[in-house]
Amino acid sequence: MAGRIDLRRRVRVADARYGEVVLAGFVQDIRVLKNIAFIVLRDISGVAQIVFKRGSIPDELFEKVCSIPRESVVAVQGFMVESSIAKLGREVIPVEFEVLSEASSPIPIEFLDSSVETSIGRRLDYRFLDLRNPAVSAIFKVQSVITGLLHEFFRSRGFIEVHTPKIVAEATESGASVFPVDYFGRRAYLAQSPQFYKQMLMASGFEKVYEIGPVFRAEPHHTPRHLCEYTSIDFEVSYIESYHDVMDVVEDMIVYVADRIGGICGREFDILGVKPPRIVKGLPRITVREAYKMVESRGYKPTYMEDLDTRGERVFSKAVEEEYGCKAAFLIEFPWRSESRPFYVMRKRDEPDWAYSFDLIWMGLEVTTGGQREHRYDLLRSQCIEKGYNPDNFSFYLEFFKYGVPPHGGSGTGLERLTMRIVGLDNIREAVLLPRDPERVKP
RNA sequence: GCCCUGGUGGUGUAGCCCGGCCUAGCAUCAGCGGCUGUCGCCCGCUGGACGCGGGUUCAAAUCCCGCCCAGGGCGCCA
Repeated sequence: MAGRIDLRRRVRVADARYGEVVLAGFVQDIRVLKNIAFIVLRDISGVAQIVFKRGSIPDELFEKVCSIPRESVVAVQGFMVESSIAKLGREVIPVEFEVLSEASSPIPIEFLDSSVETSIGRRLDYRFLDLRNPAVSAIFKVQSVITGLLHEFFRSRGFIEVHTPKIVAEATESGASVFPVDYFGRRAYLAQSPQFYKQMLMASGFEKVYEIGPVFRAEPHHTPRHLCEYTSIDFEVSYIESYHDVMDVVEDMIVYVADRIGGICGREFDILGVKPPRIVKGLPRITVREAYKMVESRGYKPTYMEDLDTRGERVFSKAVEEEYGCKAAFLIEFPWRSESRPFYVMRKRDEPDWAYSFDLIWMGLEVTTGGQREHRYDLLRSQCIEKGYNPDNFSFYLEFFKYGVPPHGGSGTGLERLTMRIVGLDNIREAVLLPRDPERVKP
């Protein structure tokens, strides 16, 4: 056992076949008996057991193996054999063994023992270690498949993927706070939504665009569903008849992901101990006015002509589940005057107090917001004024509507919120590698 | 922005209400020893902690004040 192991011959544990193999990974556990020792080696794909028998390897190596700190990185070359004794059903008989990087001990967080659950704060401080936990990395494997499926979905439907600026001159849409940045001595902001640019591209005749990218919100929310930086799944489509056409896209998109994710990520769902989501086409579309009644009949008093608040949304979700047997539903027709509805939404033709706007509520969580946009210049301008803004501040945006723009609409979905619902998380910070919240900007 | 809760070994907790019985318990972890097959290994021994500063008191992990840090709820939102 003196040779170097050629790492180019390495295979992942899950791909290893019987016969000669090279594996490399972290030492998850070492169990030492008098004349036999076991190393459980973990890589991104799974775990394998290596058996060291005193006598069949040099004593010096045996002693060395016994003293390797947990979580060190090692490589082994040997033979994968079937084993009726090993619970994994197979194990590696080593020929060569190498420590590639020794870990210090103790490890600052405990991440593999389910009896000792490290708090989220400390886990995030040591996120690079936390992510070694298969139940944590599984979330991101699923998320990667989600975004892959989303790209597949949009492309198959003729959407053009775009990348809009993240440094912008003006604060977009509503009053949502923005992060100022110093742009060569001028004030600029981090984009809190690709909204205006998506709409610009409708004016450019792109017809269907989508973007999956970061957005920034400088709001000091202290909740398990808010981040100051998150990934937004945005799309915009032209030539719609109504905002129902937009909801159709959202619904198809969610169903596309939900239908496929379980089949692709079976192992990850097993590790996470949850069932893949079941979302079927035909989600109820319930007006806010109906929702007021639904929650009121369940003892919750809504504020009329306002959006449902957090508790209201939860009661609503429960009502939807009871009455429709659905975990998700569209909430439609929002009060125009509500602060959270921006000036660019199209108002209802016969009832201008209501807007062609929708939210997708999935088990009490607002996952998506969207609607039909007002594309008629004069109306858009007057709505801007009515909402209390100075149209001069939005001149670059209003320009888009002066030279012909198709009727259009679109929506934005929070990738992390979607991930939460798909893999069953109750804190959004579990759904992002390195969360940014009002208290945390590192690591 | 407002409102709660909490900071005890590397990690997670018990103790705090009702100060002394705390030389601070347990689990995990780490170190040593034992066991030809472990697999949430097991058994024995050993190691390690009261966020910081001030106050009250004969006596403070425990009560009071300030600070720092961390969680959570609300508004709001994807």
